[in-house]
Amino acid sequence: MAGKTPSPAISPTREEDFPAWYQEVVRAADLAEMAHVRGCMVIKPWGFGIWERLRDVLDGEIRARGHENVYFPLFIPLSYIEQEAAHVEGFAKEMAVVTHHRLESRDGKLVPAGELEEPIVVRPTSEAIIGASMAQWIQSYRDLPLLLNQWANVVRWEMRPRVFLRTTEFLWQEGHTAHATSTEAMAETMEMFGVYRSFAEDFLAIPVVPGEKPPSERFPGAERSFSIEAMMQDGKALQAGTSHFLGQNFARAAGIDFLDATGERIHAYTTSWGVSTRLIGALIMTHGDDDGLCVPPRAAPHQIVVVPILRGEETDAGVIEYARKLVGSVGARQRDSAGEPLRVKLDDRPHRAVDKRWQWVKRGVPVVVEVGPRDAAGNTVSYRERTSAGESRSASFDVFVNGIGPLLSEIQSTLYVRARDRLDAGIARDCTTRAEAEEFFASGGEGSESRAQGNSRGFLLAKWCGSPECEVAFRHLGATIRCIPRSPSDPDSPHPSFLAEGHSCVACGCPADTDALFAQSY
RNA sequence: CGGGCUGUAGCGCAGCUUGGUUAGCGCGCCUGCUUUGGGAGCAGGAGGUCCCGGGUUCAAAUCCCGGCAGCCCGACCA
Repeated sequence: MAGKTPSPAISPTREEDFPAWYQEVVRAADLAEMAHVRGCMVIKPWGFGIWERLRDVLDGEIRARGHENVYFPLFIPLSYIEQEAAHVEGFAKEMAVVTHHRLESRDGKLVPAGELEEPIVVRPTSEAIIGASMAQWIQSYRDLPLLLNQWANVVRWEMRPRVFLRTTEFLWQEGHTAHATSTEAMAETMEMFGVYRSFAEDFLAIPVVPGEKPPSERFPGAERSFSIEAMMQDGKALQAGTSHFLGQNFARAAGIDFLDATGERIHAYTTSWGVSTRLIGALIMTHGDDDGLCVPPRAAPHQIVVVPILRGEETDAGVIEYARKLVGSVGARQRDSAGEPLRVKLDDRPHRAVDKRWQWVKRGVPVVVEVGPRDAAGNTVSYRERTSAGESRSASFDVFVNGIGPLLSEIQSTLYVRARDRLDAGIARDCTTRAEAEEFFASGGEGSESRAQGNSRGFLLAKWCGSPECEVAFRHLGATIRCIPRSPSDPDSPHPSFLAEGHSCVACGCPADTDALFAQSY
């Protein structure tokens, strides 16, 4: 094997079969596995560690804006769901329903007994039940705004589960707020929309297109829905977060009213917004490579793993001591760009050093350090950056310790820039006719294999007249409008970075000035 | 919920057409030796209700019937 380029850890490669590659990364990186319950997953320590990082940081952002965490029940009375017509319509098909509260043994089998008078649904989202409480809690304009958030599991009975991307049960954060005016509620919607955008880009290093959902893609019951759309390495879009302006729809349905300063009784304006464990799927498909996952340093449970090279000799004790000293120096004294202590782990398990290192590479740890007798003797450190497949580097102990913070920042930035370049290169803006657009989507990815795997060629940014007919003009090719790019500071203005060429609708040729992002999606 | 396919060791598979010793192979796992700083080698070993239930047969992983589960492709979705 010496002297030869090692084969990638993940088989098949991204190029060969992207969906299979994805599943293999989930396995090889020890993130999660499908449970023995249909559509559900077991999130393993490494995968959950990433979720915890993400959760902790985002929770900080949410709290910093005045929201308070709460917890509402998993079960929702059916009658609550029935209150908002569009909401019912949107979620009815994927609802898990509890109809019994007891099991009885018959012929050695347990069968449901004790039928409930009113079936209970397992929450697919919590607008209905939180709205019911808001209606009780809010009496006066002085009770507003009410800013709530909860971290919870939800259940949506999906037809085609895919680990992290679409599972029957998933974890998320759902914010629910109530406001006195439409303007305020809209400002809240945009505020959290902005939080998601910068969270995705700065923390997860996933560049996104921020925009508004077209009518058909709106959250059931929302007046306006906004999403951040990320581009996966196969060119497909992934909705990575949503923020909804619900207007007075849910307030009307749930009776969330208040008396304003003039004594007039009016419906509150509500919002909701969320991101889910799907973000881990986005992370995999954005930063993963043919050697496995690649976790941005800010999201990594361990940013640095130190692997002592043990040889079963008398030098071992010294090597371990040296490794401990390194871990202590990095973990106790160094800070990342956000001022947090660095997360460093000593891997002293009794496996071969190369095997351990390889395992951490597949898991995507940003920096893996190997220290052996030579390093201990020379007061040096050997390390590899996950983002550069090249050779191991060497530095003196002090230089490494003092430079590791900046190095992690650099890796974070490298990942972002790579993804940003891919996104920029993957957006076509020059299709102005239906034929050109159809050619774009029909051509699929580069190469026949890629096409066979259903790889998309990317995003098409084109003008749209706004008609429902034109919205679905490319549905037969798997592409729909993912969003209408919007300026994060103004929901009614186009995003200056995402403008399409031309002045006529790509589907019908009518005059059009709306920029729509068409893409195949997850 | 329609169409196609598959259930054999932790994972990935062969065997099934044409029933017949102890059901194999790769990876992983365990032990030993040799190795070790670019993803080990050799030798030995553990691990299986062949998805479940019934039927045919002297004999079923293999044939038949009925279940169940999963995957892929569509319609739906964070």
